[in-house]
Amino acid sequence: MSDRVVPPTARQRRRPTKQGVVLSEELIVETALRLIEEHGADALSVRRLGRALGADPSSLYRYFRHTDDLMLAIADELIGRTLRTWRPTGDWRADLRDLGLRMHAGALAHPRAAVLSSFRVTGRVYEIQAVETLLGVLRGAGFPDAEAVRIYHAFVDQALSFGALDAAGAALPRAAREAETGVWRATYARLPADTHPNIAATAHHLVADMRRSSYPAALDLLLSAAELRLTEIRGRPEA
Amino acid sequence: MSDRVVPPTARQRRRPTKQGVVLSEELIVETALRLIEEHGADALSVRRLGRALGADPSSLYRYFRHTDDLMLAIADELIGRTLRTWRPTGDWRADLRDLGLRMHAGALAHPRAAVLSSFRVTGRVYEIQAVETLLGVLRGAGFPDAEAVRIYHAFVDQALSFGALDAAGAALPRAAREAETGVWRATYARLPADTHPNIAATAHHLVADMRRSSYPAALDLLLSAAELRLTEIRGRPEA
DNA sequence: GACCTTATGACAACACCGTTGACCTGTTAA
DNA sequence: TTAACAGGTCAACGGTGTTGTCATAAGGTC
Repeated sequence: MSDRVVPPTARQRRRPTKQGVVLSEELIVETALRLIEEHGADALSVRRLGRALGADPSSLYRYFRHTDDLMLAIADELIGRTLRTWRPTGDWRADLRDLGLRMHAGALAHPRAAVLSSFRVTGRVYEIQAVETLLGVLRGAGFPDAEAVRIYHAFVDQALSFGALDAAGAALPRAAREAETGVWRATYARLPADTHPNIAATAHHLVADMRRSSYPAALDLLLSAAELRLTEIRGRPEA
Repeated sequence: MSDRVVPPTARQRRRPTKQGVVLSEELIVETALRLIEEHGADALSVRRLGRALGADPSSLYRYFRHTDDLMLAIADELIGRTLRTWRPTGDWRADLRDLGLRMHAGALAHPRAAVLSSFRVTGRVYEIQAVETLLGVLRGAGFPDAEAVRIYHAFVDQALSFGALDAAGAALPRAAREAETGVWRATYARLPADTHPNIAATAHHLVADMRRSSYPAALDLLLSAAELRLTEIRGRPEA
């Protein structure tokens, strides 16, 4: 049944569904994104999406081979949206920080899509654009090529992987998510000092810190280390 | 139905299943891990697990409230296996580096389970042990409590999220994985210098670097930044 | 405007999934 | 010996993704 999907360009006859909706790849992706945003990540199922569109679930298989296909289409749309409004200022550290936070926020806004797409290399236009821009920022800052690539790689993977990590947490059913934050309060904060001295001493900090994403802190650490490298390099340019 | 699960310590009557298997929390977790590694993450379902154990699926609900509980138990087992052979040397930076690399390697050794469990807080014994140990290393190094927690959080999340990221890549079907590494060679390395100067200038480095995990580099960056913080703190102890 | 082709939506079915309430039975303690 | 009950089993519910088949409206052609 893999010949069921017709490439979007070749699509010509658009018959409205029983409920009068004219389907299209774009409409499906948009509706899916809206569904995720409004009713949580697990609201996205072929059947629910069909219902939301006013179409039979099986109709969607005329546009996407399977749900994974749909997820990738959604992810692609997300990359575009993240990059579309970003503009470099010339301050490499501020630029990288801004971009990192945007990528992370983009992932959190659409957790399911982020989780599925974070580890894929698409080789598509937006991704290429991002690589070029990022490398430009780093080389412009004065990092030698090998170092720029090394830091680019770490930076991107950090943004993607933290994005996915936090997105996965956000995509958890509400009950499970609340249970997790409760664990720090109910379990860790109550461990006695004689058996777990370090946890007991920092319990207050743990409860406060662990409910937040560690990405901003990790990002700042990475940028600090990069800046340190840069000053070392400038000190001995031929090293 | 929440009183269905009996705490492991209170469990005493162990009746064998129809097929003669004596169930236990450990046996279930072990079997689940085996199932995941052998047949992929999707192979883990209550019904399949029941079949693999030689027990009715509903029996598992005597041991775990729901599938999520089971996932947490699996995650904790993985943490335990990682930690079991680790011994601190007293050099905080070397210790953290070693531990980070171990966690990463552990994730790669059980890619599917890692992907499923990396973002969960289990509140179980092994996890607690890990938290206590890590905080001990950082506080012992001289980080004040708030700073120790901040760095602990970033360190752990980075190890887990990069672990999951690389594990997800490793869990990809072989064809897809090869296609991805090919993209760097076939697409990026061939971009002309006039439209993509930064990629063209670093293409050689990109092809070499992007096929490797960026975790070791990211880890070293994080540790460098932490060390920098430590010298700053020592410079002005009351800051 | 009628006709033919065919793209595309609808339907029904399949094989799964997690979870639960009711039941039954072997083990254990008294 | 017996009574309690932990723990395994059964059957069912409402969900899921996916597919084989069918019907029909759109589009091109005359």
